[in-house]
Amino acid sequence: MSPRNTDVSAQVDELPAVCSVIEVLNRVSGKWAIGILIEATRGPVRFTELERAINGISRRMLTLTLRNLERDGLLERTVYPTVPPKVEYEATPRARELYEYLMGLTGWAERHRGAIAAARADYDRREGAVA
Amino acid sequence: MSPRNTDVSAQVDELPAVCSVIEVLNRVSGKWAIGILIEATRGPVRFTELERAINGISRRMLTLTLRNLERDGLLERTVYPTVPPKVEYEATPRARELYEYLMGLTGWAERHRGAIAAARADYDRREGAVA
DNA sequence: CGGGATCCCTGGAGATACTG
DNA sequence: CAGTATCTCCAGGGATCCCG
Repeated sequence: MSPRNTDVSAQVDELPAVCSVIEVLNRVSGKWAIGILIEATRGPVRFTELERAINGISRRMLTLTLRNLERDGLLERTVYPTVPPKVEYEATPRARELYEYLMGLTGWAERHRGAIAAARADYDRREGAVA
Repeated sequence: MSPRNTDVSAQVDELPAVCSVIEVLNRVSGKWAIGILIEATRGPVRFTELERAINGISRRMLTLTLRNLERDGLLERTVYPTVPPKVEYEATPRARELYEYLMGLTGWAERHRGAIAAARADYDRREGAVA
């Protein structure tokens, strides 16, 4: 609503395509969401397991990202009232479906990775020459 | 390399899946890239046309995003040396292929949009009750 | 028309320390 | 073990003005 809006919802009144893709990206964006989703798609995974698996993530961001994914119904959080506590996260069917489409992107990325790197190097060479 | 790295390349040594998806997201992320890609996929489009079509984008961000997409070989930029100048952008085949996968995400988003909104409302009600 | 250059602000993310 | 709470920093993005 305010012009100081980093969220992309401002485009929602645009083409529906933009709107929807943007929605996906919004919840899957952020440095860590995808990594977590991938781990949680393999099966139930504990907080500390994620923390170690993800490599570089801070406790804070792990928590925040988990909460957001849970909020959107992409992760199910199960608390075992034991001592010490045990909490497991697992991807919901909805998240697993999303995962499939993400794998589509993965394929694209892998196929074009080299070409893109080359294009980028080319561009930088040309523009670097100008400047 | 530095810890002050917002880029997700730090995960590159992780599972290849994470790595690749992240790569895609990195270049398609940002508030405007997708909108531009969609417009440019329909056919050649001029700078000012984009500016009006995208709704809310600033000149600065339009330029920046266009440059990045061009750099990655996702857009082709054609300058007609007329007066006044005329510049057209069009999606490359590579971008069109990406576009297909983005449409997969679109479908997912549209199918789950309602459920996600509901899940979110639910979550907020529960958590709001606690706090 | 199609940009560049500059200044500013915000929100995402890191570091660190504490708790049930 | 599984988080919270605070502080801080920086890069993405908005606003504005200038230029060939």
